[in-house]
Amino acid sequence: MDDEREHDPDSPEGRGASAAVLPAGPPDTGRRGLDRRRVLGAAVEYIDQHGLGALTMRRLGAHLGVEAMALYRYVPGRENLLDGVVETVIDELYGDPDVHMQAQHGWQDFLQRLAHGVRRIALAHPEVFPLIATRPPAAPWLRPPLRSLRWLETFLDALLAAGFSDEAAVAAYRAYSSFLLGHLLLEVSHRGVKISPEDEPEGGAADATADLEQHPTIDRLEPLLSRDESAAEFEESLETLIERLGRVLEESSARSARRSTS
Amino acid sequence: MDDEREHDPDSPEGRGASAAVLPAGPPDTGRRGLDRRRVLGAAVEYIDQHGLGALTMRRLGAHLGVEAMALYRYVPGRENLLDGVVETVIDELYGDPDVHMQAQHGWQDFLQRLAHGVRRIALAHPEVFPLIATRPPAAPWLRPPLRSLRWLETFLDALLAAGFSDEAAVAAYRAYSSFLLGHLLLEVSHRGVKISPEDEPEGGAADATADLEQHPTIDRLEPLLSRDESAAEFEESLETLIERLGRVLEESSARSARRSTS
DNA sequence: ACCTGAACACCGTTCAAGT
DNA sequence: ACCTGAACACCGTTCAAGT
Repeated sequence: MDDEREHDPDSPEGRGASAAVLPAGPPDTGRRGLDRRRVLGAAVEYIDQHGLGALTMRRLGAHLGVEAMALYRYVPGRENLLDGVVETVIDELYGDPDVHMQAQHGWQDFLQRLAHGVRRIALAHPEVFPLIATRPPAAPWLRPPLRSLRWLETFLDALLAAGFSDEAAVAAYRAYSSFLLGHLLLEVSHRGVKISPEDEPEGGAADATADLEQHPTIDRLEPLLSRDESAAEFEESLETLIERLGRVLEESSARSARRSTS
Repeated sequence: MDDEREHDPDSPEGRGASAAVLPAGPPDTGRRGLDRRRVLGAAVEYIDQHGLGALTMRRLGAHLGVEAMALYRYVPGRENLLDGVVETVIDELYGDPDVHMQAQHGWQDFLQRLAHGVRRIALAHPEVFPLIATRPPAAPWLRPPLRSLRWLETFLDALLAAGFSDEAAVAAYRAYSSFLLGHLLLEVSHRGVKISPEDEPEGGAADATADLEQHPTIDRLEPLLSRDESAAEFEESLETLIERLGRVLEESSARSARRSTS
């Protein structure tokens, strides 16, 4: 019922509030001085630990040592809190040193690093990722999982600077989004499946495993099917996508070169 | 509050209870003879009309002209009901004449028709698709959105018959799943965004639109970005995927041919 | 056999009241 | 300024009771 779990002392943010007071005594979540950032951070933490379905205004309040009603001072309601959770997790990308300074090694390198950064976030917050994937975006031109104006701007600028046309850059954003969404959602849901059913007493969830002998091919390939090749598949598909975009770029460069010499 | 909406008289099921008594007075959903299939059908209908968030045991009961508690005779609980909803919607594929008889025109044609069938379902039930995408699968080798033993078996058999190796067929299933998931979730969420915010009084949801001038590239490309090219992108990515799989097949054929002549 | 009423524990959210 | 208590309408779910 009550969860007094001692949790990771240095949170995702990894900042030390400029090394000041810090009572350091009680096992609270950083108490004294509730604000929106801390509420959202606690929500992410709570979802990571207990799952999305367990997040409740009342339980989140308890987790913060406060009554649920106190949260409404910092968050207009539950829906907005979930939006804030999505934003908070995506914002972790800003602090990822492996993703930054895209200038150096060309657009391919940037797309590679960005993709890996998003993947790290998805794997770090598997319970949050479905939210990132399915919450209605704030604007029609923002697509999951890169639902941030700043990253979209950076993405487009990187491709435009590399010589992509406006149309090609926008098309690339969509292809890239759909690639990340599909792969990461699949990967995250695949990992989740082993922990998700709570007990499976014995023959309880016989749904899939029972009718298995009626499907000889699945039965025969089961070892192959349950193998987790997500990481390798991610790399390969990302490589393929980048190559495809590279061909688009070459074609449009060739076209404009031809145009300027004719 | 109360929804007395006169709704499509012939439901998905399209059966007329063998033309018997039918009081014809009340706007019920085909009453008399509640069973699991009807409950799940009504749930799908309700989600399609009112959105996933509006589905409640009590409201679904009311929609069926019954108290909520009566549903527990046909459905063990809400979670199981949602699983049933996913299954019901996926099962619509079995009735799609454009998808069947994959034998005739080769595996490429089969993958094409199957993909379009799944896309039709996603667009027909945009409120259900996120559920299809994110519910934990019943088995680790079942991946969304093709979460059905029967379709997985059919899929693998089709590729194996065409000469794919076991490994290649399984890899193809994963690539295909991730492609469908990414594209369709993006497309569905893109369509949903225009109806999802209820009113937007005036400057209410200024989140994205306000900071737009701080992002000149997005601002400049906004018309391009909000254009909906989903259909064309779907076709093109599907084509690319099938070509890629075709190359895999050729390579493995060539390898085994070389092996048998050496 | 099938449905309902009443009840329980738990939600999100509002608001006057406390400190 | 910030939090709480009490209250409201609504959940999912159980179970004895009705027909």
